[in-house]
Amino acid sequence: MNIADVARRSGLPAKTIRYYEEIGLIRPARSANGYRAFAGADLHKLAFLGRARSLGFSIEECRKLLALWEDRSRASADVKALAEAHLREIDAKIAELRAMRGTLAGLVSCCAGDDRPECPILTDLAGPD
Amino acid sequence: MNIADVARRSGLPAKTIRYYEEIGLIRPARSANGYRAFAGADLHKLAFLGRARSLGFSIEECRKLLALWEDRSRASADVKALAEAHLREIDAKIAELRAMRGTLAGLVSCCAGDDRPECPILTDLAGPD
DNA sequence: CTTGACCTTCCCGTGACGGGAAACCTTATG
DNA sequence: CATAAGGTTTCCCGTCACGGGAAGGTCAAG
Repeated sequence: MNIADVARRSGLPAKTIRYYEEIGLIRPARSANGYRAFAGADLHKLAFLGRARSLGFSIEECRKLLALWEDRSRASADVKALAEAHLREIDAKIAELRAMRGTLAGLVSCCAGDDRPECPILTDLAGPD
Repeated sequence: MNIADVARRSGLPAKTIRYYEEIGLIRPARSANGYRAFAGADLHKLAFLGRARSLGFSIEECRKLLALWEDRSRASADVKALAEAHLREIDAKIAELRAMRGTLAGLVSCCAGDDRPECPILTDLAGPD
C-alpha cells in the first residue's frame, strides 16, 4: 500500500502519517523506489492512533497506549490509569471553559448590542476604576 | 514604570509584555537608557489584555477588543458580536470535550483495571475486527 | 569598585501538524 | 517513444502564544 491508500483507509492525512513516522510512532517498510510500503499492521496502528487522537490523547499518550497495545503482558490497570489521567485533564479543561462561558455569557446578556457605545463587556474588561 | 513593576501590577509575565509590544498591542515609550517606560495607559491596556485573554479571547480578538475599547464612537453591537462569536467557539469546544469525555468514561468504566491484559479501552481503540 | 538585581535583544523550543517547493517515479495516452 | 498527469520523496517555513536561556548593558547599594 502506498501512502495515499493508507491515508484514505485510515482517515489520516498523508502529512500526518509522514509525521508519525518521523517521530517514531510507525516504521513502514520502503519499496525499491523509496516509496513507503505500508503493511496491514501499519494501517492498523494508524487507525488506532487516529481513534486515540480523536479522544484527545496527546501524541506521547498515544505512544504509551500503542506500547501497551503491543505488550501482550500488559496489565489493564496501566491502560486504565492512563485513561483516567486523561479523563481528569478533560474535566479540568471543561471546567475552565465553563467558567469562561459563565462569565462571558453574563457580560453578553448585559450588553444592549445597539449602536450606542456604552458596553458592559468593555467596562468589565477595563477593570475596576 | 519599568517592566517588572508593570508585570507585577498587571499580573502578566515580562516575557508576555515584551511579546505584546512586538506584535503591536502596546507601544510603551523608551527611557534614555533603552528601558521600556510604561505609562498608566500602558498598564491599563495590559490589564485589559490579561482579562480578555483569561476569558479565552485569541490575540487577534484581543486586538479588535482593544481597538473597540479605544474607539469612543464604537457601537456596542460590534463588541457584542465579537463576544457572541467567541461564546459559540467556547460552546463548540465544550461540546467536543463532552463528547470525548462521554466515550472515554464509558470505556474506563468497562475496564477491570487489574493485572490481567484484557482491556476494553484498547479493544475499542483497535477498532472493529 | 564590586556585587547583584535589573534591563535589553536574540535565538531556539513547544504540539501537531499544514502548505508549498523542487525533484523523482509511475502510468496513461498520442 | 515522448509527454503529460498524477503520485511520492525530502526539506523548510509557518502556525499560536509565549517560555527558557544566553550574552551583554545599566543601575543602586555597600
